[in-house]
Amino acid sequence: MMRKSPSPAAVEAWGRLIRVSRQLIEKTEDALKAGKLPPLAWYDVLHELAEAGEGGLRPFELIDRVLLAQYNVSRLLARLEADGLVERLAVADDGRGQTVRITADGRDMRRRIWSVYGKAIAELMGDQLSSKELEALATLLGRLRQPPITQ
Amino acid sequence: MMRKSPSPAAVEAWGRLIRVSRQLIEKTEDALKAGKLPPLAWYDVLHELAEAGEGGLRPFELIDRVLLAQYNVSRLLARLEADGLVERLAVADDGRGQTVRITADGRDMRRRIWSVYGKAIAELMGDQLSSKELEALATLLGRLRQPPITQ
DNA sequence: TCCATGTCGATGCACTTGCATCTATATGGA
DNA sequence: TCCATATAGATGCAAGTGCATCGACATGGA
Repeated sequence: MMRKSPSPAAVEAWGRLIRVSRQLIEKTEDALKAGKLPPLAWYDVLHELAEAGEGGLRPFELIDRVLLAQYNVSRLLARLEADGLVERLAVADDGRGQTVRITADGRDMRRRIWSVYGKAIAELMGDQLSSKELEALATLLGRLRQPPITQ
Repeated sequence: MMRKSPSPAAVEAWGRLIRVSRQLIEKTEDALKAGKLPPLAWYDVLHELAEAGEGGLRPFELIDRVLLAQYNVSRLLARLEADGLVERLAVADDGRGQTVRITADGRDMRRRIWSVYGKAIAELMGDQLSSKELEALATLLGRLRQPPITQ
């Protein structure tokens, strides 16, 4: 039973959004692999931890920021730690928890990933649209967020 | 070494594109799971096969259309066949190949998935933007495709 | 005709993800 | 204080993915 039909314009925009995002991510991942660098998810986590500074972040704080499932963050952090890119510290006032902090090697890795990632963004996004268009795109996408941004 | 830096506007648009597409896909997949329906990739393949009609499609034709890797299509078709949603036929003039055709059950499954998927598109995309905005979004996204659409 | 090369599709293996659940600690109310 | 419930994070197992490679057949040139 069809509960609610989308307009053709909505279907067209949806299809392009899905396809374009997949294409762009795939191209970026390919560029990272070509540079023997880890995947985008590693960048996201390292980026958040770098922003957080010396205080680090609790894993559950990371989860909201990077849109990854809890078990994914848990395992990703284990890999990052194994590679010496982050360190886990016990947290004083909560015996269940830990604080994750980026290491010097982690900051370095973040920079190396960004040198490829940033270039991909510049080529795949920046070079294709004018700054007015980039702004318009960001605004439209903001309206699709849950909850939407009304700016 | 940083080879090329993206503009802040490009980074902002990129970030929103990645996050929004992930959110929308996740919400849609959740809705499908809630309805005990298979994932979106199944819909894509069933949709293409339904469009192709009685003649069916060769797996390699499917690969271009659905943006999946060859081994993924191979395995997905095996699952679809196991569920009786598609059938594989030997093709006369190429002994390596096969033709894949959607079955009646497959068409039925496609409709059932669409009843949830279409509703998700309507709510997550159609309800958030006006038709002018949907068109603008589709145009901007078209410019990001590789190769870009200049319409 | 023969063979080198290319294309179609499948698959073994390692790794990642999803799901459910587990352990450990925290919290709040009786 | 004790216990029920909630939260932080890890993990066993099944399923899916990525990579490399394989076998089968096709194609074109010598």
